Amino acid sequence: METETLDCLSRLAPDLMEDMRQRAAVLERISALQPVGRRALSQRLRLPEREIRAICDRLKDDGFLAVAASGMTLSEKGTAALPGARELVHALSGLSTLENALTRALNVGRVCIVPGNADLDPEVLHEAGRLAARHLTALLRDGMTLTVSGGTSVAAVAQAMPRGTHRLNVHVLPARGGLGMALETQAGTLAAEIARALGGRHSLLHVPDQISPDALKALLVMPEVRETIRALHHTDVLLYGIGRAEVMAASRSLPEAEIRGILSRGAVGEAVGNYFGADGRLVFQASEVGLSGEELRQVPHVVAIAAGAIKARAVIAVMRHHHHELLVIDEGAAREIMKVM
Amino acid sequence: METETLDCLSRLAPDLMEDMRQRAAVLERISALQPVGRRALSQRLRLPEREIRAICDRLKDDGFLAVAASGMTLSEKGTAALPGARELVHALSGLSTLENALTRALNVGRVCIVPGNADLDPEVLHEAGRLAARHLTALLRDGMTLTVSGGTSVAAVAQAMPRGTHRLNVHVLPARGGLGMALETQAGTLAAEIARALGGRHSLLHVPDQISPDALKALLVMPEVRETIRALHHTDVLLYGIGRAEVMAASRSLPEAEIRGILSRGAVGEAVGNYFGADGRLVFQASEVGLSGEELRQVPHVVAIAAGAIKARAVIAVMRHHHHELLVIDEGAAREIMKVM
DNA sequence: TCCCGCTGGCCTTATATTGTCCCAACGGAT
DNA sequence: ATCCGTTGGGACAATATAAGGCCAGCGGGA
Repeated sequence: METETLDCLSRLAPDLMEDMRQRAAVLERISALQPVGRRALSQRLRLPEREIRAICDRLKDDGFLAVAASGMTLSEKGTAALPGARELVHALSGLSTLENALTRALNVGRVCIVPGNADLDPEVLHEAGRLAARHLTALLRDGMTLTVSGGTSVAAVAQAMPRGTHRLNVHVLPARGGLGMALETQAGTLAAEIARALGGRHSLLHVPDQISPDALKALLVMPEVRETIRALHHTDVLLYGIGRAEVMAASRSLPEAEIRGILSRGAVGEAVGNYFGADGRLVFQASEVGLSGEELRQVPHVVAIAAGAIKARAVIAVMRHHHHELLVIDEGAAREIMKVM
Repeated sequence: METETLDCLSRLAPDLMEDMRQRAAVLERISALQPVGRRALSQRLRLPEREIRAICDRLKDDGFLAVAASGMTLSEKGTAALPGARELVHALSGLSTLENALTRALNVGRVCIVPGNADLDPEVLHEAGRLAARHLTALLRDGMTLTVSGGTSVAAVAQAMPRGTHRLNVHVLPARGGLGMALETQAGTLAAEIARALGGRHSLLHVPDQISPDALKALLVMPEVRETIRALHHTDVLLYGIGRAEVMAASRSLPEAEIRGILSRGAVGEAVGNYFGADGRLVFQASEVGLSGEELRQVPHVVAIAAGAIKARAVIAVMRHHHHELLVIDEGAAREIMKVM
């Protein structure tokens, strides 16, 4: 859907196109949350319930919606109209233009932008997760090795992973052993969750970042650990969330002095325990085990996810270090990136 | 403006797109009739005056309209948005699709369709005239010879001809002398009017269709007549209206027997005094003087105009005889042509 | 110059939309 | 079986919007 026609329409009748965007957005949201009711929709779309009701009545009359006691569902006709609606809401929010600009500016294979700002609306992160999950499954092939990081962003992807639709024999690995965070956002937990959703298998890597050389040596002789590390180096697809250096450094239980050291060397972005400066230079890596900063450059398919305007500089830093096939961010991050670049 | 996006929008929200179409149509109409008021607009667009008023208020708020005591005018912004509005109303009425279909079906260089049906609304003919006039001036170059037929369609073109905007040294000729109709729709009158509008010169051809061989011979030795006929054969651009055979035959003062003869030979369409069968075969020509049916094939640029569903079969007949660069018809004719072909 | 017809603006009334609250019913979890 | 949360639908008042008619002012034609 080219943007020129829509621009013309928006200039001629901004009010009508705004209505149009809302209608398309409602349809899109219903498809993502079905079966769903007016109240839930009004929360997600930040619109008065009455307005949602009016729009839904309209969509219902037009035959796009099937209503049940449990909520509203897309009818067959609605499903058919969905792709168009998706493109529409995207283009009308100006996100297509943003995506193109960022694809060039960041030298990424493809940038996908989700509407909203995760800093203000936690739901946006989930939507980003849904989108990343869709693209990820499209990328995966039978027999591939998928490596994932920890963090809330990847957790959102795991949660949104389509469950058992088509079983894929995928081997899912954690990018590192890191035990610094809550269990439900650790890489190992997420690897297991994603593997279960896909119908594949997973391995774990119980190697803390802060580990004595002796202990490390002892762990490395264990067959499962060696096997997992070996598999890591044959990663086909890598999925990670991008973090802010200061936040990530603080959340890993590093000595205060070391944190200051990392930051004083200009670290702004983090990915898989590696810290990058604003120019994309690798300035620190948290552990010897797992994918090193240099190895990130070797992975065939790199998918990154980040949400929130606050992560803009971190995203830029990581993008500059190595090439990404896909970057999923939210509108807040996207606009901020455009602003500071 | 590609039609796919608009189709998608129309499917998703037909009501909004209808509003959009109306708004664009109002803008377009104002540009054609400016300065103009609500009442005139409501007549032309067949909408309640109050609705026109609402739309205009909206357009005014958006800065597309400049209001004066003498009526509404397009502002600079409005003029800038006009091309888009034009394409829009065209595409949303499905006329673009129709044009493409007819261009192929009739093997014409280009088909232009004006909304409405001249059979029901005389204003449509004027609009067709305006459109043809625009395209005609775009076709003309300094020093060219333009030949025109008579009839109400060409009269509408003459009336809508932009007056004295850029003076063109064009020589305008009547396609034949024909004295069968009212003065103001005779070819000579129209040639004069168009020449005056363009700032060129014109010649006349006072040779009645029904003339005795002796009288004809006498006329043909007159220098002005010979000179005009010579110029006719160097026509660069030919503009004519397409007529229905039965109507045209009756309006020219032909003997009753001859009329029946022409029609019995299957004549359905007429152009410049030549009668064509449904298959495009030339079945009769009214006069020895002027452009013969065969000569029509030699003219570099042929522009035809016809309005009204009732002329559908006549248009098809003429189109089949020789190639046209441009055909301007109204929506009524266009849809009827599609139906009967 | 004057007058007629046209224009946009304004005021009043009718209608549609919106905001708010409630309700009966269904589903899922306990 | 029962309870809780959520669903769509309905009712109704407040408000915004649309419709209709009237009027003053300006411009073109006589």
